[in-house]
Amino acid sequence: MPELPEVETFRKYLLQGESGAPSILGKKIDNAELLWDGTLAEPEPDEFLSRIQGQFVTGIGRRGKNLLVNLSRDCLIIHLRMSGELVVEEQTNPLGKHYRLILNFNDGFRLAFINVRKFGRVWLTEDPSSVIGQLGPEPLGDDFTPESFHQSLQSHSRQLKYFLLDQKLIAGLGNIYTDESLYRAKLNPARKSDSLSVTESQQLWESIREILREGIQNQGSSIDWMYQGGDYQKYLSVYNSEGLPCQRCKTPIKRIKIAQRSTYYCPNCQPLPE
DNA sequence: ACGAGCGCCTGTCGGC
DNA sequence: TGCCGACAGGCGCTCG
Repeated sequence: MPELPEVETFRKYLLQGESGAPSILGKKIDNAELLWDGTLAEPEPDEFLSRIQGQFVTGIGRRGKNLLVNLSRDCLIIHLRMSGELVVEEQTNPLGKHYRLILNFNDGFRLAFINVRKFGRVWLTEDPSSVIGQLGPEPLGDDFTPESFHQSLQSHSRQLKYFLLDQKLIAGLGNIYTDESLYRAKLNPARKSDSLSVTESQQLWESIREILREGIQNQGSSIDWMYQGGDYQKYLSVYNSEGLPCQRCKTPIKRIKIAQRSTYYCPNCQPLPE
């Protein structure tokens, strides 16, 4: 599910808390409960449960779509994949059907990792780079510049959709924000990355950063937009808008498949140059 | 190097 | 109402 803005929203939620849910910063982990073994990428369940016990939460970070919960000794890395959620709540609350991992803190609260489709993964490691070391640049980071991005685009001959979804080339974009960024930059998702001019690369660079920043802003007021199946579409321009008029030119939005993913674009604003 | 196809899982929705 | 296929925000693998 979540792409960079949603993971960032969860990061802030864990760090700052929110209506009834306290920050988990500084809390001590009494114990953990593993409710579905497949949740753990590493280490083995026995080692995980014994090792995490007694550690303190010393920081909450994010790299791409990975959430980094820094502990006194290890780093707990959480990837929510398609349907993961995180909730901080009192330990007396009943467990939901899709709860997969729980960290019980020594103050009566817990962190629950909820994951309907079981794609999400958790790592407990002393060396985060072994998990996230291959990721591409952080799109909102300082080292992601128009120049470096153009250079990267030029060094591959990939369809833009494929390029932007590849976490080794840029970290944090998923199916929604990829389409939204390409729409704003008026670039066809099937364009080859090495066909972009300097100006087009710059436009895409700006669009990606704007779209992600706006996404982060909007999550602040609608953390559960995706889980409530609700009104998130009011923030999006093309995703899931097949047949609806383009906001710029009224041409019906098209849906095609690229990378086995639904891909939405305006055939008029985002033409494929021959 | 690139991209298609598939598997991993569960749930929802629309058509018949 | 029930059944059945399509689809879902991710990603790793194989194969041509």
